[in-house]
Amino acid sequence: MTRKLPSPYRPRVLAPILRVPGLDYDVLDELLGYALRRAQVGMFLAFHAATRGMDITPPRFTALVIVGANPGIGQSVLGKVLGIARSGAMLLTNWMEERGLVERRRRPQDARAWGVHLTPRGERVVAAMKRRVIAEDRRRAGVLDARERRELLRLLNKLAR
Amino acid sequence: MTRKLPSPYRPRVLAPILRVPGLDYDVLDELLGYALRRAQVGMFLAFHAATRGMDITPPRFTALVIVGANPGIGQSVLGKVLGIARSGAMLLTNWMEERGLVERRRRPQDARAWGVHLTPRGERVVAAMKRRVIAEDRRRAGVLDARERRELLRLLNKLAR
DNA sequence: GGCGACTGTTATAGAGCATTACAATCGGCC
DNA sequence: GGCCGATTGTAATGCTCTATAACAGTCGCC
Repeated sequence: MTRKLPSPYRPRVLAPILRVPGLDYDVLDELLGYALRRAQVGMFLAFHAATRGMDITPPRFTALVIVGANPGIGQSVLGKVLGIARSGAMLLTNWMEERGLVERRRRPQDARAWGVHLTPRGERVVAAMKRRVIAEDRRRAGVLDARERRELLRLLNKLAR
Repeated sequence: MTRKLPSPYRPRVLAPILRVPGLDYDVLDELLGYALRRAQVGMFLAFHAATRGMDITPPRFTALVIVGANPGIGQSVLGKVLGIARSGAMLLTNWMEERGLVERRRRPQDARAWGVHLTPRGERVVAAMKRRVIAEDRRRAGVLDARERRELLRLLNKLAR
């Protein structure tokens, strides 16, 4: 259980994409891609605010949740889930291990792959993170009623295939 | 009209976020933020495919469209629209100028700020880009019917405030 | 038993962005 | 009319995230 905590997290996106009044947005207002981007930046900022001080990012959060729900997952699969290369998945796993959130265990049936597992501490930290993130996601979606929220989720999943 | 073309564009996100069968996604499937992220990565890949060879990225495209629709815009405002710092807006403007797509013109009424304008070549290039991006955005949204597409756009804008 | 596919690892490189500091200029105020 | 805070573009620097490529060990299959 190493405890280095080297790099205090600084988010990549600090500024919201704000609507400049009197400006002509031309075709941008007709593009799903642009609307998605703006909505996602807003969500990212909410995520960042909700997890302040936890040194966490969306990919890190996703990785922790996936490891928690799929103990013993390999790093290659983890990378595939996140849409990043194996080398990146490894750095991510290193990061989680350095904070004592996960540990690598050898697999008896496959000596190539490690299995990644949450530690007891990891379990607690991830549970707390999930609570905060879920609450913020719900709060942020508060401008939508329940039906709209469900519909948005459905359409997004349909779009992502 | 400088023509350097230094950095052949390589996108940040190459891999789609694919659904790994048999994996437990836990709370991720309930989070708007995660659904947004997946949909946006899919859209980014479509964007990238549609503009292959044009050395363009979403921020660059946005900047060009905004400059085209708002001739003489200053770099600070441009940065605000994109949600990046002034220094980044300047690098972006440099990039556009190096390719002969825009030019900076002095403003008579304010000697601090430059006004950014599309060149004739820029007009043509941006028009072609817009056609491609719009077509791909529509194609990508083809899994939705017209009502769903409109509804998605509405909900995203509502969410982004 | 050999060979292609796969795993984790390491090193290197680059894109994109923020931060900070700076000079020039504007605008308002007394 | 002159000062002072705010704003604009610029330049230098650094950091984070990610890809790419190369490597060794291991698996599985013919």
